[in-house]
Amino acid sequence: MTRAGAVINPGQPRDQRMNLFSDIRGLVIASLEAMAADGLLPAGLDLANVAVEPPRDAGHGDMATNAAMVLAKPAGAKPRDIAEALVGRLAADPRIAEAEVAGPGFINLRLVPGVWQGLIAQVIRDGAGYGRSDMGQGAKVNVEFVSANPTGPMHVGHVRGAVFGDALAALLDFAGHAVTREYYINDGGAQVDVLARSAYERYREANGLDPEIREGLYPGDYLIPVGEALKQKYGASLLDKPEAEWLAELREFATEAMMEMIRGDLAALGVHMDVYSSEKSLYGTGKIEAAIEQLRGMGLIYEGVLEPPKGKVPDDWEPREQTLFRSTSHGDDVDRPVKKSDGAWTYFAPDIAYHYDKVSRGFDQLIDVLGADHGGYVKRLKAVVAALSDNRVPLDVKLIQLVKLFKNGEPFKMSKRAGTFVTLRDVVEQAGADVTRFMMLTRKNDAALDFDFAKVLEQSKDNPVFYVQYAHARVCSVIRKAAEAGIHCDDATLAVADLSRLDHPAEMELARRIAEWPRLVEIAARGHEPHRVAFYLYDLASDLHTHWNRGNEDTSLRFVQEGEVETSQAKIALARAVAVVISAGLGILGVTPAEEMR
RNA sequence: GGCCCCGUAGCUCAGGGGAUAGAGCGACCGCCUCCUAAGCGGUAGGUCAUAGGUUCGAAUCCUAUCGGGGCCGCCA
Repeated sequence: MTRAGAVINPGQPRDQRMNLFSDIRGLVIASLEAMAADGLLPAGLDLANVAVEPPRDAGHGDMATNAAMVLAKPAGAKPRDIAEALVGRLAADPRIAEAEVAGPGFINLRLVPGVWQGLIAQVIRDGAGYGRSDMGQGAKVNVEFVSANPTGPMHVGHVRGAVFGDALAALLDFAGHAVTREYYINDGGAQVDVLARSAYERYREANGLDPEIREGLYPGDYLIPVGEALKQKYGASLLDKPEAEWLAELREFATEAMMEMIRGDLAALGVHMDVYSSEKSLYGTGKIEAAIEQLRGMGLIYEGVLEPPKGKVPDDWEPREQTLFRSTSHGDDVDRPVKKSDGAWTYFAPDIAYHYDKVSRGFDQLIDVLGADHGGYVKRLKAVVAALSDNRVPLDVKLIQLVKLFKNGEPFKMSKRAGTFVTLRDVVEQAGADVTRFMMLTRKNDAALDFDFAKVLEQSKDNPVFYVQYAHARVCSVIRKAAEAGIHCDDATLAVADLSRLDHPAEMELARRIAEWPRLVEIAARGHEPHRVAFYLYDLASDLHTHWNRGNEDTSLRFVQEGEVETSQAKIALARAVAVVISAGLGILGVTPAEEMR
């Protein structure tokens, strides 16, 4: 038996993605099919639920499969019997060092060291591409996020949605989707009229008059430069004109100025949209009418009167006939008005047109990232997309819970009047884009998140961003040190290092975590859950730190081995593989992998 | 009243059909003549809100209840 000494699978075809878990699952499936061919299992069993996963307890081995338990019932056999037969087949594979039945019918697998060594070489060869998946098969996915009203700078409340959407988009891209990042500009409603009037007052101010920032107008200083710009453009010519003469022009001007600012805010966070869609452009162009007509053609638009809401009925409730969308036919609780009683469109109408537009552009999947306060809107949006795509395009709405701000453990509320209004710029300038982005992803999207400025700036293991970056920096430090000692450790050299020297259980443990990366990517992408990447990176960093400290007691585990170039290179290759994965993961989150900590 | 989300260690949260439920913080005890101790190890701490149900197996799925938050009118 020489298999323990051989590095298995040092090179894979370029177009084949490295994923040890799916490789071994493939082996399990092939073995089961062979058993079926031999009459040991019934033919045509559904193998979809057969999983190969990392065991909860590392003591159980490298991987575990539930095959025997899943198939026992449909096969009409005892789990134990299936497992015993399967174990025999699996053990015959050169990658398997040990296969045994355990617990209620699990099969625990231990892989030969050569598999892990081959993995490390492959990770270094793949570099930033390691973990990429073909799962999405190039499906066109539209991720709509941020979509803040163009009436002012972005504030902290928007940051989480921006980071989440951007990371989700990157994750889906990494998992093989063709992703479009899109921003829906709410420039069609009454709020942009308010913006225009507010800008007008600043325009008057620029002309030396006292601005009248009445209740209900936007008082922010950020409109002062807009007023100046308006003076540049119009001089004093609008000063005595009635609103009707300047409103439309100023709306356009101010909205464009706000969008310019918002694009800058997003850029400061490292977010870049592919498409900006305008709500206003849906009005007066027949697009809303076309979308409504489409629905009408399906019998989903009608004139009717809604029941008053149950429970607390509003004082001024009167039953009125309106134009309604029959969203109940696609899972909503009540039908929704698309026209007000005065004949104007409701806010919902352009949204119908917008989603129709997205469907028409040929996307295979739509994702809307919305604030949690839009929860009541989800069903009608899904109904729209289901109806307008004939159930072909799934819409997933990700609701982002609020961010609670803290300063030194003390919560504080944002208030424009109290001067505690925190903009995105404030956060990025104080905390930095990297820290902000990572922190925003350390919680599931549907859980509220505490953001404490003091903690976020802390450079210690209590700060997960720092902790992960430190792990990456440590590896970089090792490579620098090794290079100074004359050890070649560029990737090309490491990829062909004699990795059979990597055989310590502790080293195999690190490799095992690295092997989980492609699997993690697929799970996170499938669930639209970028936070899983952040948690995985934390675990990987923790493993690296643990291994590092093992070198304190057992010097043979240090990455750089004095006077032993080849052994050092093998160990550095392992460290490098960790750095490659951290770098790739941080790349998805939009965080820079630090090369050194200062 | 209806709908959505949440309830897991003292605190903040992962885990979302599988084996003895995890991490960080806080507490306590340890580890630097050594690649960054900005780090690591260990101890203590849980009726996974409650009650039923489905399943070979439930923190995980279903139902009900309790508790917390959000949403529910021609506002966007």
